[in-house]
Amino acid sequence: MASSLKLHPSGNGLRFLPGYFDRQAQESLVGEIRQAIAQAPLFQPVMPRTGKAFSVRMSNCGPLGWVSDIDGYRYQPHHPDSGRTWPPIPQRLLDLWEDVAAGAPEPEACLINFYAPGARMGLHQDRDEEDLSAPVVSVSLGDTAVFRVGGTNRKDPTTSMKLASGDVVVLGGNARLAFHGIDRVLAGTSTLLANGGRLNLTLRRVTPVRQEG
DNA sequence: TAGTATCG
DNA sequence: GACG
Repeated sequence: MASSLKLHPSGNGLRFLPGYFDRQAQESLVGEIRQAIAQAPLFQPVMPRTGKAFSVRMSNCGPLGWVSDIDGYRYQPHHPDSGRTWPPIPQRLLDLWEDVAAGAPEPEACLINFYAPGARMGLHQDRDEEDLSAPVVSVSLGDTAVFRVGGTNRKDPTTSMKLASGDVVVLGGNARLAFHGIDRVLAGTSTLLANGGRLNLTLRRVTPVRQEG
């Protein structure tokens, strides 16, 4: 009981899969993400309206990528700096999606968040997707993060949990629109990334499925 | 308010 | 000084 996840307040829509990827798989993923970042360099997102910089740097792979700039949040097919299309989502992540989001249409975006030591992410909802029926699937790589999750109202109570390298979190069902964020990254807790920090990969379906016909 | 500083 |  001591180590089990309390279901309140996110209900049974939050699934925590600790140790989903073993070390070897994590190393492969890091290599694949490094390749993606070589093609689509990390960019510096800023808050809409205020232009204040995020402490997290981002890139994407997949047909669509999430960006934030002075004009707002949106998904777009091109890197904001280079104008190039995003690189493909690694097969290993498509396999993960098939495993934990079976039945959902294929993911269109994989947001790559890089947390250098000291970077954080405030409490927020993932709600820029047109199709909110598919879950959001998150992979943690590198240093352990202190993750905070609440309910669908910003004022709802929150709980925190540590996300270690290789852990997977699925936000689906009544947790699909749960507020969540990263309070801090615990330096020196992983040897996966040579220079420390944390990579977080989140797979999302963005557009509704269009039926053939 | 997907930020950050500050405060209790 | 850590935490929320």
